[in-house]
Amino acid sequence: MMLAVQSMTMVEPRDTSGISPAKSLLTASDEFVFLIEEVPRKLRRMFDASTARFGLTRTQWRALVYIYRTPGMTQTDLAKCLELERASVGHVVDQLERMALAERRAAKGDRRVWELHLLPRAIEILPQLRAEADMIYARLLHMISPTEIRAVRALLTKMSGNLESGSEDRPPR
Amino acid sequence: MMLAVQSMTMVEPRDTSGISPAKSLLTASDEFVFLIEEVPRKLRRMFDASTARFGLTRTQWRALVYIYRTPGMTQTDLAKCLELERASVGHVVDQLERMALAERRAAKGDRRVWELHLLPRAIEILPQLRAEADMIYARLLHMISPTEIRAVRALLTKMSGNLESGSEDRPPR
DNA sequence: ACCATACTGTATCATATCTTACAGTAAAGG
DNA sequence: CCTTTACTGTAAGATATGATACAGTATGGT
Repeated sequence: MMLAVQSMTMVEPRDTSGISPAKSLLTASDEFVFLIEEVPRKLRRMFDASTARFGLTRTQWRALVYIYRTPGMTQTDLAKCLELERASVGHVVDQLERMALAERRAAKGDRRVWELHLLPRAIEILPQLRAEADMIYARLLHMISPTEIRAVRALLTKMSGNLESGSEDRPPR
Repeated sequence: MMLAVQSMTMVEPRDTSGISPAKSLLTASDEFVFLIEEVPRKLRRMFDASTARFGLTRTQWRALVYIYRTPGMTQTDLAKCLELERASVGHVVDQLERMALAERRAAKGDRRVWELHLLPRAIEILPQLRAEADMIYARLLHMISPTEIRAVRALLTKMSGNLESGSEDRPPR
């Protein structure tokens, strides 16, 4: 994403009478960054298509998976997992309750919080979505060796670390 | 993103009285996919912070860069570049006009379309944002060799190709 | 010329998310 | 105890984006 050349969507100029560009504002790095963004974007699209077939949004599905993993988790917990605000999570939980996929249960010991639990209907659906996800992953990694995957993983981990706050511009210690 | 383990945000279960998970719905692939998503997400955040300092959203900034690259481009053109709907682009252009960063000019020869052009104020701002972007990229690629970058690029390109429609599940011809 | 079709931008509505503020509750410090 | 502080979920409003429908315009076939 970022900016980059959007797979070089070609658009011929109509009237170059505008302010003429003095110096390129598009660099080689932009292209690389675009590429880094491209794979996740395609994955998102495919997952959206999968979840939509079940009447779910990707966010709803992710919420279900997290609740599945940690039954009784709090909305604030879920917000951290989904990287959403608490208010947004509240809406998502509303939706899941309305669809009878999850429910809020009063937590004993803390009357502020709700414990989130899945309902049977969710347990039916999740494995099917799991299967769809596996198919997408299989396609993603088709004809790519474990060695290559390890290499990419290592590099991405390094890049992610580079962007961590604290690794400002100075070499990491 | 996808689902994955969100950097393993740990959340201890409160009350495991829920439906007990029979089989894992989180796979090793999920972790890899999460990692693929992590770098772009961090980049997005940093860019958002940069553009916000200039009173711009990332979308507005991207729009400016594309208009810079192709003065006179159409809103439909821009929508393709930004991967947005035409309606959304209309809003963005409204904003840019209000901020006196860009303008619509009637296109001669086709009275349906607007030609998009930057205004001087945008030309002042863009190089500064370019500099911020370069700093972020430098940080991203810190201590990573050109060879490694080429390797990641190749693999990501391959993965992207794997997800291309037409490469369904069958090996590419 | 005329008509059917396609395209451009916009208006309108729906949705997802964030921000801010708040009420209820908990916890910690006197 | 009581007060202050912190935390949880919700409400209300703002914003970004998408979906749909539409008016105006272009284009191509006849």
